[in-house]
Amino acid sequence: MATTLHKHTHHEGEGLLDAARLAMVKSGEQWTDMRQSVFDALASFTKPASAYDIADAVTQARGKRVAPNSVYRILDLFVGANVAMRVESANAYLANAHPDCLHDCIFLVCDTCGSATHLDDDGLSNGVRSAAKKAGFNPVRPVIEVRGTCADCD
Amino acid sequence: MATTLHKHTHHEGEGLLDAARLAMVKSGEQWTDMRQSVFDALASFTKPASAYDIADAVTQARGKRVAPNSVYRILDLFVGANVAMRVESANAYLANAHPDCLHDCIFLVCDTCGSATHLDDDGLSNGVRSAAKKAGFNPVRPVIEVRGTCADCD
DNA sequence: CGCATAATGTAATATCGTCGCAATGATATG
DNA sequence: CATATCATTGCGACGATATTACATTATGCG
Repeated sequence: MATTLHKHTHHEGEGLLDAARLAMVKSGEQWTDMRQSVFDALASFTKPASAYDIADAVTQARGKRVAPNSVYRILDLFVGANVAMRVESANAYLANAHPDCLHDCIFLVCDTCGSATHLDDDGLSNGVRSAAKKAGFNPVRPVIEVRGTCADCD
Repeated sequence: MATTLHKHTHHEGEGLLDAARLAMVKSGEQWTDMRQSVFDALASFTKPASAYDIADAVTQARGKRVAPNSVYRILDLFVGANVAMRVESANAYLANAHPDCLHDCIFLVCDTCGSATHLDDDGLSNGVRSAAKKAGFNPVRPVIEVRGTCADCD
């Protein structure tokens, strides 16, 4: 099967934060202290984090309780702005390392350590999209995740 | 992209039930009244059903309360025996119309009416599996679902 | 029968997600 | 500056999804 691999910049640290802020602003959303705290917390996890995990982390960081529903609201905005992604099979979220380009991400989720890496393979995701179309379905958001074990846990 | 489409029998009604029972037995599990009730309930839904939906349906059908955790237990067995599948992005389950053959299913889930159809495209799913392997990941269970709108809802 | 094992019942609890409305903060405009 | 307006956040309640531990009942088998 022919695939098209994609090259792009992955931001990290300060750069990642800037990229996230820019992406939010570009999509017409504000970048508030609260949102920055949520993003910081999200980015501080090495695995997909649940909204509750993030709420706890933000509560710690700010010294004042932040309720999960506030976090959900902000995560929804992040996902809408492509600043975060939701891992459906883990009910959890990941910071997006390249909010500037839009892909149907493929997540590889380790059932042993819980970590997740992501792949962008437009050939595959377009294949999924076109298979859906061929079936008379109008694809909006492909969810492509692979459960298994990562190299470290093998 | 080259794809390999697969042909196989889809069971329905009595035949579906028999196929499910056989698949369970073949994988060393019993086929009890309770399990049949759960399967009947599951198969009676036209959309992915939550464990709670099924618990309600079974409670109705048997005239005696059946708790969700009993349903979860049985659904787990069904999934293990390929008699049911879990739609991750919907937190719900579907009866498998062809328990006899093993595929990485692709679900097309309508965000409007909630219905889901499924596709088997081994070319695509193998593509996903091999992309995972190429990334040093050991794929066990690909989760390929597409959210969007079905032909009826367009 | 009597025993071992599998299946189911039951209650409690954990985890995930949403709702409505109040309070606060930012922005615009006279 | 005053205040009207709108976006953001706080807060509590609730609903939905999922798991655990342990008790009870059913089933298969000597």
